[in-house]
Amino acid sequence: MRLTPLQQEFVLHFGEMGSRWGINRTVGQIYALLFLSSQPLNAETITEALGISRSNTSMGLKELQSWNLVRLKHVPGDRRDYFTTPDDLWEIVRTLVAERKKREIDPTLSKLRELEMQGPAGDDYAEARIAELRELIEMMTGFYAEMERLETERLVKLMTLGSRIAGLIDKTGGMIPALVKRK
Amino acid sequence: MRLTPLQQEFVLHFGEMGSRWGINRTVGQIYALLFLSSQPLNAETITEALGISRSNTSMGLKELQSWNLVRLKHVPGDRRDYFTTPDDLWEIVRTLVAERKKREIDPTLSKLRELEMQGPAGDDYAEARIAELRELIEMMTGFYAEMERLETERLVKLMTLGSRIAGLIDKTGGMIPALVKRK
DNA sequence: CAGAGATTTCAGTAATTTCTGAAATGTAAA
DNA sequence: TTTACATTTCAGAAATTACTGAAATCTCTG
Repeated sequence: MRLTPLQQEFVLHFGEMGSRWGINRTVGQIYALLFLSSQPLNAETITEALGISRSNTSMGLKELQSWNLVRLKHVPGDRRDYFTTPDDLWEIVRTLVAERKKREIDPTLSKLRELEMQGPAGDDYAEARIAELRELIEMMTGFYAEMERLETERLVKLMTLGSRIAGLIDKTGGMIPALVKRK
Repeated sequence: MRLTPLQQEFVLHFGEMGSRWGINRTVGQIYALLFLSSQPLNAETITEALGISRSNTSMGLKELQSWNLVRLKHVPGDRRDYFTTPDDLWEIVRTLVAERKKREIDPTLSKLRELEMQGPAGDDYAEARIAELRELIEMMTGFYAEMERLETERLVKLMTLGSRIAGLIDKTGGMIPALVKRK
């Protein structure tokens, strides 16, 4: 497969950004290529389009699968594996956020709890700091858990309303009438 | 300086997580150490505490400064530089988010706009996909810009209210009475 | 402004990560 | 089964990134 100039530039950009995003260049390029392809692609096509080795493609695809970022498809009468990215961009964002949380946040939250469990270490400042950090992460992951439940439409609405909600909290101190529980 | 077991374990964890967060081990360790220290530390102390070279400490501190993650302090009668992390954890989170956005999102947004400017490339699917991605990133960065303005207290309130706001959007379809503009 | 102390730079080395080609393994249909 | 792809594994090579020690630069202060 030969890439169009548009695809080419997009793919190269994602390759370069890969390192900043914690993935390697090849993985970024494979993902970018799949993202722009209306049809699922097989490993051989990807290999050829990106000019990399077949084994590198295999490893890259495995990595993307471990991130849940690609879907496996099959073409009737062809036993090769074909890959695509989800049509819904919000689904991609959700997956990305979920996986990053799992890899970048959760292990630290566990470690902080573990450190707290070990009991007083005679270093009040450090202990307080760790507790504070754990609480903050718990608050953020709690908020995230709520957002995760929302499907796309409501999430978009929430983001669109963002500024107004913020302004309202400002004015009412969070006592938004419709949100106050009645007894 | 000799680390307590608590500090030691925390520092090592941040070092290991460093690579997942896109920073190197040393930078993670330096930051962790400063985070747990009630007093500002100078480069020599850090070098000794972490068992690394003086030049590595220098480079690590420079990196942290480029991320705006540390503050420079001075002790009267001592001309060495001392470093701390902000007391306010929310400030740290803000900085982290702002810097990651700057490094991980903004360049891609620019690139997408640039690609769109280049005009029709005769690849409708890829063009649509790029436009959609740009729109999504613009929406998210727009929301972020709103949130960035809120100071800690209101942000905490918003996160705490998170689930209720989400529920409300659910029920009203976004037509939250207090938010609907009257003419 | 000389000298002591503090910090940064940088070339070389070490460590880590990425990539490849070849071999091994898996799998469907002949 | 056997055969013909298809995919994965893996050891070593290549590339990149991190780290060190020595030298250079910067900056106070006596």
